[in-house]
Amino acid sequence: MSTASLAFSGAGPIAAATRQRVLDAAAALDYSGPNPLGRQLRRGRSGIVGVVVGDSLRRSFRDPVAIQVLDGLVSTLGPLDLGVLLIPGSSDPSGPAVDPLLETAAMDVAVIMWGGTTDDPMLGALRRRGTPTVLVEGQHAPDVASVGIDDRGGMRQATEHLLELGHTRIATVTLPFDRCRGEGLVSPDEMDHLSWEITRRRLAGVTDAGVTPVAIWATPASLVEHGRSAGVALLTGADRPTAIACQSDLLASGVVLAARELGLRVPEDVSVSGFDGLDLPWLAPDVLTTVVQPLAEKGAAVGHAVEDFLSGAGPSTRELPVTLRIGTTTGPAPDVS
Amino acid sequence: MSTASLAFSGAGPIAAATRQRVLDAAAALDYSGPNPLGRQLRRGRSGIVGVVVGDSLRRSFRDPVAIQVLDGLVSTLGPLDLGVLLIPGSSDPSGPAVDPLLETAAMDVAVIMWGGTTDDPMLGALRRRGTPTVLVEGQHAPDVASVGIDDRGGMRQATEHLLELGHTRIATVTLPFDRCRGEGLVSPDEMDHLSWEITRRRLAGVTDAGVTPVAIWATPASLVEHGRSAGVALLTGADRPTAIACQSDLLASGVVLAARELGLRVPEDVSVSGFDGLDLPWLAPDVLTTVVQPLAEKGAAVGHAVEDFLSGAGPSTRELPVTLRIGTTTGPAPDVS
DNA sequence: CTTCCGTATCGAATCGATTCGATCGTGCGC
DNA sequence: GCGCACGATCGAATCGATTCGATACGGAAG
Repeated sequence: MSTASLAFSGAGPIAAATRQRVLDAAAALDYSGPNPLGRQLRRGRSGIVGVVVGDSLRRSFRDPVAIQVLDGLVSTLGPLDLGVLLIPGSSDPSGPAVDPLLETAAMDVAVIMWGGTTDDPMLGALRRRGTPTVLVEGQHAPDVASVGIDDRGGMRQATEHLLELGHTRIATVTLPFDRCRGEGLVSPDEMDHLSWEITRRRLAGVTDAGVTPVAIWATPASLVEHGRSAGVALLTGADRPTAIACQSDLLASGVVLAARELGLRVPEDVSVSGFDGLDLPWLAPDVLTTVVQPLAEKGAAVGHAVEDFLSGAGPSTRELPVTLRIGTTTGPAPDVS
Repeated sequence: MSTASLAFSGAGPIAAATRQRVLDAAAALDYSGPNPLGRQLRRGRSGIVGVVVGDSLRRSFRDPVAIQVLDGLVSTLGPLDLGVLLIPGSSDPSGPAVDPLLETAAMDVAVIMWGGTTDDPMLGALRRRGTPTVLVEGQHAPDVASVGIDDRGGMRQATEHLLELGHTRIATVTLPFDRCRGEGLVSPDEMDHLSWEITRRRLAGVTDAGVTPVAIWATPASLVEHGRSAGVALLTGADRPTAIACQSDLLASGVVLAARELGLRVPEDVSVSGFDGLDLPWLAPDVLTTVVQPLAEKGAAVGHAVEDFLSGAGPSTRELPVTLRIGTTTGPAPDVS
């Protein structure tokens, strides 16, 4: 048995003749090579990284941001002989709080893609199991690794850019506030229920720039259609804002489309800024002013955090820089009469 | 030990008091519940379905078709306590032909999403390992399960629709021909190198309708940009076609955009048909004439094929129907003078 | 011819849970 | 009061590969 193991794994000394003899015998018995489960049990490692993608796959994967990060992650994990197991996030509130896979699947490390809420039941389940966890864009905790970007600083830069252009009536369109994913204007007392960390940080960036938004509109997800309805709502009311800072490019492009539909010129009548730095060909000829984050690098950073755990190091923290890219969707504030 | 097992699994008779005593002891020893690897080894099942998504994740996941099928699959597999392991397809020809995960990862069943080429090295690797395999849109083989749609009939319907509108000069834009993914007009002798089954079938549908395309343009992937360049090429030459039947909606919408850019009216100057039945909001106000395939059901069908394997049944074959949806992008052929 | 050394092969324990059969204890019926 | 039956608990084998220590075999040096 041990010789056969050597013959297949190649580790340890073995005569070429013996190796061949083992391989022939294997073929005769149609033994198809070592069973991964045995190896994994013995090694104490499954070689699997569980990745929790936001709610339903369909919704998550419509977001190019998620996909590009996932792509960067898989590219980094591949050479380490690690596989990615897809774990759906908690989709509907009526069902179980965490997917059963999170409780029972074999995985060496877990990644929560949109870290989100501070009291996440998924995080609790993973702690209970003792699974090392990497949190992307979540609230930092001492026992988890964190990967994030400078959300706050980026949003501050974008807002300052709008200020420099002379805007004073600035509205903002945000990512979801909490798991309920309500849509609409946010009243002051709802600000307390802001459990989604990424939303909080980007909102804080606006405040950092010294701006109090004339309106805060929360969306259920980062999708063009939600940006569009936000845009319609914000741009048809009285006291129209002259600039709208959005927390994602998809939302921003929805707002631009809404403005066009309403007969408003961008950026002459209203300026719009985004966040992420996606390619948005269908906005042509406009180019969105946005905060560019390094998406593939973010995925790679997650991969390195995973690597750290597997090499025995403790939880690590990585923050990636962002840069402001000025496009054609922001311009000087219109004269107010 | 056996009592502890019973206490955790819940199977078999156990007194509530004993159960509690076991749980307390577990907490005291900070034992975090049964190790999945042990269970999997004993059961002989990993609970994992390996899914090979076309080449690089980034490219695959930009295709809404892939995502919707994957979503349907995950939804079906979830209740069966099965997880999806992402396996990148062979991305570049210089690297290894199959991803190492395909050779070494533990999985009960494998799914090849875009079955593609007849001599697929991945299929060989899976056969060698003895892993039951589900092929989506691939060439049927006796030892694999197949899930597909009526590609040929659907394309035939779309082409017949164009014929009824009086079109005689019909061009077609196809999915990739082989792993090399060349782009451009297809010469007759290249037809022999058509190793991608889905492309072959949809092309056969055109022929079934009695049409010999005036031009066949192959693309490297089902993306809007490739449709656009195909459209530009086909619509600027002499002897412009009056109708273009495309093998995917993304390609078709690229062709529509190209036509608009060239100042051609759709459908007055040129009719365009697609395949898939996606929502394409950015084509508004146009609605694409297309062959609608049930994407989520396709994913579910894959899930059922997996289920069949796990319940001991042999490889099954499923073919789903398609329907022609007439939109606003096809109309009567213009008068030829 | 004996001894020593290095290489190739073999034995056996181990990873952790499951599960069938065996044992133990108790309550009930006769 | 005795035996039987049933329900709860325990022992031990098993899944399959890995790996450390031990053994056997070959040649080379003394």
